Amino acid sequence: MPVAGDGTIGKACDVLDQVAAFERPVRFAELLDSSDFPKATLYRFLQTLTNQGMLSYDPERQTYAPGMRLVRLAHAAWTQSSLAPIARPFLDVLSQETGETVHLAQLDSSQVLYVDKRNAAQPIEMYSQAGKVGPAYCTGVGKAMMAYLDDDTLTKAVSQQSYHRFTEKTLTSEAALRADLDLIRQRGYAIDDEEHEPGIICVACPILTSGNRMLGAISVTRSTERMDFNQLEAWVPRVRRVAEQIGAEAQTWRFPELRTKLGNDRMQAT
Amino acid sequence: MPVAGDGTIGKACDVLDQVAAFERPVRFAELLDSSDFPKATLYRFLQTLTNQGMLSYDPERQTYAPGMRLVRLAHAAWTQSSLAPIARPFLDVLSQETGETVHLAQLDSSQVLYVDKRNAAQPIEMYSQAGKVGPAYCTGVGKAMMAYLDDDTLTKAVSQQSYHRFTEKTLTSEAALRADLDLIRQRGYAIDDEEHEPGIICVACPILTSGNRMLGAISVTRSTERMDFNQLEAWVPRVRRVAEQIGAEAQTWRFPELRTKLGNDRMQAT
DNA sequence: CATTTAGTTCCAAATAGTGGAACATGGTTT
DNA sequence: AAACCATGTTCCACTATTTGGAACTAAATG
Repeated sequence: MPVAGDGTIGKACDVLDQVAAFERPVRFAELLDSSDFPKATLYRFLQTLTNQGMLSYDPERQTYAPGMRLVRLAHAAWTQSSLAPIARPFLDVLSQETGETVHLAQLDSSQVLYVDKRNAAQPIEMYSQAGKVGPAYCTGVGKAMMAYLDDDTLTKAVSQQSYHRFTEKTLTSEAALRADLDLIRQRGYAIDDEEHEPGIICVACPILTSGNRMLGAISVTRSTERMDFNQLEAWVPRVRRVAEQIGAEAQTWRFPELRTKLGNDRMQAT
Repeated sequence: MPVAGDGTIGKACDVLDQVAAFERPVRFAELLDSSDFPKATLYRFLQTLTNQGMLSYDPERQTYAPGMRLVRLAHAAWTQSSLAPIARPFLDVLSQETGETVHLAQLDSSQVLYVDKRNAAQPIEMYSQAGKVGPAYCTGVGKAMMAYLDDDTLTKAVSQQSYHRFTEKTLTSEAALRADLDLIRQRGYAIDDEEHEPGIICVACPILTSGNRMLGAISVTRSTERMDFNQLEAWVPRVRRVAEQIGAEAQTWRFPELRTKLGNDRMQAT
């Protein structure tokens, strides 16, 4: 489960993930059980991270939880390196046209990270949706994104899926997933036909640069009660167009002051 | 500026802060200039952090920015260690009653961290507000929180303010601030009388546990055009009551699963 | 009161981080 | 075209930091 070394920093990040994974404040002993680190080592990590505000410690209950400094940093991350600020106006349009729930997602270590959302019915909920993660192999956005990964990254991503059977229709093998990805590449959009949650269907399109670098995906979701697949697929051209617009915009987009020239291609942010 | 050592992890966090401080994607050389680290050292930090998804690297533009992994972690932080999930319903009520902008803030290394917001006019904006930081010495929530810090923390906090003069009314010295904090402690609420932005006034109350531990603050904000101070101060009892309710709720609050297997857990450590 | 469990501290050995300097690359000037 | 410069990347001997077994303390349990 641990991502692999990267020295002290990698280990510290692992600890952060581990704390976050509990989805509730955790005690030292609980972490120790689920951890590969020896007691003293884990202890020191928790101390240091708490000290840094990356974790918070509740002295009354003696529990650790992800800290507020992360919220501060994430604000910067969301603003700067997510597609959200660029995509916002387009999502607004799409959600109004369709009247459906719209998601904007990016890939984060082979998982789907929801970055923004429009919910036709209610006003937007804050972090309750942005920052949430989900499986890639059984969601529209996840499959749409995977289909456009380069070979190496794809192989890695495909092998890291859990293939847990959420519903009868969930794809539960690498082979089945790869077949679907081929199909997606052919037609240019992905479908989630109740593969994650029964009664929930969606169509999704990848967001690509002109050089076909995959940046993210958007989807329109509905419940089967309100609409069947043919009706939902009618939205595809719209979704695709919006995805293309976002992709194009992302390409031209620079931060106000930043207008440097393009460089060459080397390191890849995974 | 740097928080002080804490070994490798501390340094890595400093680098994260540094990248975030630019508020835009930043190149290696720019970071190097504003950094105390030697070239090779900084370089390795950036590599490792990028590798870990704590930073993202744009190969086309050769820039670094805070990474998406932070967003994922912050989601957990917001859900678990902020007051936001507890306070949400109360904020809803307060904003509807007053029809004004309502903020929920917590203290993060002597700065104000906005954790949630209600804006009467428009629907909530996502991270655009939550995660944002502001000065403590010249905002209602900031002063309300500082007034209820223990002596040591207060001394540290007071000494770490910038005392930049934003407006004519900004408190620009430790002495002036301390005097105002005394006043706040006396009457139980804080005022921001155009100290941060001209034309913007607010009243704020601290959120305290029964043991007087300070958890955060809430405020109601208005522009002077629409309302003068006497009118705004009329909201104080309401604001205070909501702050008290949140404080009380925070005390009893446990995470869903935690409640069930809580048999062996003392409820109050006092 | 003895006993278990949870959390904290210590320190010698081992490892991982450090940073000066040399190298690579691509763009610009002479 | 050669010399130059700015930016980014790699190397490696030196050293500071991390490591983790074990001993210790504090508090809960029977």
